[in-house]
Parts: sequence; structure tokens; C-alpha cells
Amino acid sequence: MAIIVNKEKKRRNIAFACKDLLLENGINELTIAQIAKTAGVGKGTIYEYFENKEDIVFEIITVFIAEYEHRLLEIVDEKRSTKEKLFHFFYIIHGDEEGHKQLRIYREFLAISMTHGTREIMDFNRKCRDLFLDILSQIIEKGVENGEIPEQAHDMKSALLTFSLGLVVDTHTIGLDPKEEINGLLNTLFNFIEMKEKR
Amino acid sequence: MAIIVNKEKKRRNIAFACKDLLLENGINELTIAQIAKTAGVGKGTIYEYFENKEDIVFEIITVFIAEYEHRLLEIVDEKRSTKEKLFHFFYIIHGDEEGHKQLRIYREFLAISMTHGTREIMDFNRKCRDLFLDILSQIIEKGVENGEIPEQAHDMKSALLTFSLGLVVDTHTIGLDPKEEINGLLNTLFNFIEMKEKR
DNA sequence: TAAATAATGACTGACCATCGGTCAATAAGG
DNA sequence: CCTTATTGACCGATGGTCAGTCATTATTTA
Repeated sequence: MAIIVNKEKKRRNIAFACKDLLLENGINELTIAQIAKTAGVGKGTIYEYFENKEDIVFEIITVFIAEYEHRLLEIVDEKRSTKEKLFHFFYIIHGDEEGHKQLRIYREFLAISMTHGTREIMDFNRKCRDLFLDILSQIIEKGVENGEIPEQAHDMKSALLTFSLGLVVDTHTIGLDPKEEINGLLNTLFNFIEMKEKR
Repeated sequence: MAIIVNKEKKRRNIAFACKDLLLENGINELTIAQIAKTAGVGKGTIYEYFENKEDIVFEIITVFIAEYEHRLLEIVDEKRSTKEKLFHFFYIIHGDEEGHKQLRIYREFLAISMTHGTREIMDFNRKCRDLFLDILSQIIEKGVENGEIPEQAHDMKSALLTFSLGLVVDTHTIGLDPKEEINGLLNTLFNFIEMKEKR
């Protein structure tokens, strides 16, 4: 009877049309008018596809996380030591230009989660954590199988992820060097482990 | 010559007048008009004492951190095991009503740091971290002296603080249980350490 | 079958309410 | 009477709404 558009797709298109704008200035500097203009639609249309400004960031993050997951999964089967894999697992997002861009927006998203967090956003965050937990599990499991690390390494998973999240915040709010921090932690941890193994 | 007010004091008073308001709803729900009314001053007066809305949160946090520092310092000399001290060091802010209130506002502040972060705010964050690092050092140093933990425990300080920051975020964005997470981490770490010591 | 008409979802931008921030005027202390 | 503090009316900008328009497809009609 009438035009039927793929809502999901259009939502994504609009969101990504203003990705660069979002990267340049934060969400706070972005106006709905700008977004609409950049996406080439009317202001009202924005509200056909998004609840509010924050919802646009949510859409972008959803895709970013999917890409990120893909990059993390590649690490699992790399031909490296477990320690190196772990380093990459935590460092990958800090390492390249693309990651930095995503990190920039992810911080905006974190800020939103902490202040405007809807149930939907919380659920998404939980899902993400479970996902990362699973990948980390795979890396550690392989390390255990190879005899590189002890079984108990699994107990560190949750704390490691929390550390990793803290690092996302700290690298920005006080300018910590991610490489140094991650290496510092892993070295110390492996130092403990090795000493134990040499029992 | 003319009226002389204690700018510092008045700034603090205004900020704390709207502390409860800030706790109820976040800063985003708060309007300058509300703040002014609650503090019993004109809207223009607010801008005599604060750069902007975010600056008000900054003022409150400054005091909170000072209180928090005080509570942390008390831990150093407690008659407990190092492990227990460490648990308290990380858990104290999650533990009681007062801490929760402060956490609520601290999260607002973190969000601001990640999005509106001025140089002044970054400097403050760095100062805070150094402060916590120092207190943590003292706790660990005592533990080393008592032979409870190895010298290398010092190498974990930075990562532990980053973990702790991540926990502040995670407890809110995905509802992690702080007690469980902190205990999980400490148990695992001490497990590693003890195994090593029994060498 | 083709033209006419109806139905419906997509789209729009003028409009509105609200809010952060400014400033000219006023008050008050010394 | 000068200096400092205070104020709230005012302003521009912005997020969000909604009544109306448009484009496409379904249905009817001849």
C-alpha cells in the first residue's frame, strides 16, 4: 500500500552518516539539525528512527562492538604465546587509528551508560561483557591446554575485563599509557605464575 | 570598602545545597534555575562561582575525594591482615549508604571527565590517582614488612587502581556485585602469591 | 487491462517549550 | 560614594513534536 523501508538499515545509515561528525566533536557538540542535514533527511525523520540523540550513539556502538568482537576472535587462534595473545586482547583497541576512533565514541557511550542508562543499554552492556568473557575464556583455555598457564588463570577473567574497562577510562581521563599498563599487569601476573610453576 | 564574601566557602555552600538534588536526578535533569532556587540565590550568582553546570559537580567531588581519602588513610593502620585491608580499600566506597551517594556523583563526574574534560579536571584526576597510589603503597609496604606479601606486590598497584575504577563503572552499567568481584580478584592473587611463597 | 481512486507509511520543517548563559540595573557594606 | 555582590529579565540555541505533504502501492472501475 505504501513505501516500506528497511528501518534497521536506514537507522544504521543515518547513524553512520554522522559518525565522522561524532568523532570530530563529541555528542554534546552535535545538534539534531546538523545530524539531519548530514544524513540528508529532515529533522523529524531522525525521530522516526531514534528515541533521542543518545540513541544514535547506541546504534553506532552496536556495530563497533560487532567489529571489535571479530578482531578479538582472530586473536584466539593466532600463533603466539598466551601472554602475547592476552596483550593483544587488551591492547588492540588502543593500538591503531581505527581503534582510537571507536574508543572515542565508546567513551561517549560509557558516559551515556552511566548517566542516561536505559534498561536496553544495560542489557547490551551485559551482553558485551559476556561476549568478551567468552573470548577471553578461549584464549586462557588454550593456554591451559598448552601448559603455559595454570587452571586458576580462569579466575582472573572477570577482574581482567574490569581492569580493561578501567583502562579505557584512565587512558583518557589521566592519559595513562595503555601499553605500559597492560604490559605491567601481565608481566607481574606471569611473574607470579611462573614462580609458582617452578615451585 | 565593600562586601567581601569568602568565594571558596560560598562556592562550596552552593554546591552542597544542591547535592541531594543531584543525587536524586542526575546532572542532566538538573537545571540552573533549580540549583539557584535550591541554593537560595539568583541564577546569575551561580555564574559568579561556577564556570558552568559541570563545574558544580567538580566542586562536590573535590570535597568527596577529600573525605574518601580520609577514610582510606584510616585503613592503613588498622589491625587486620593485608588482604582484609586491601578488600576494604576497594570495597569501602561500595559498602555503605554514604559511599553509594558519593559514587553516584562520582560517576557523573567520570562521565563529565570523559566528555567535557578540561585540563583542570584532568589534573585533578591525576592528582587523585597519585593520592590513591600512595595510600595503596603504604598498605602494601606494611604487608611486605610483615612478610604477608612479596615485594613484587608493588608492581600490581597501578593495575589494581585501574581495576577499581573499572569496577565503579561496571557496578553501575551492568550491575556487577563489587564484593564478589573484589573478593574474587584478591583470592586469586593471594592464591598465586601463597603458592609461590610455599615454593 | 488500464486508468482512476483510495489508502498508508515515510517524510518534513515550522513551531514550541526549555534551558544555559549574559548583562544592565540594583542593593548593600564600608 | 565607590566597590563588590546580587539579581532576574532577557536572549539565542536546541531538543523534540506534529499537522500536513508526498510517494508508492492496492483496489476499484470501466
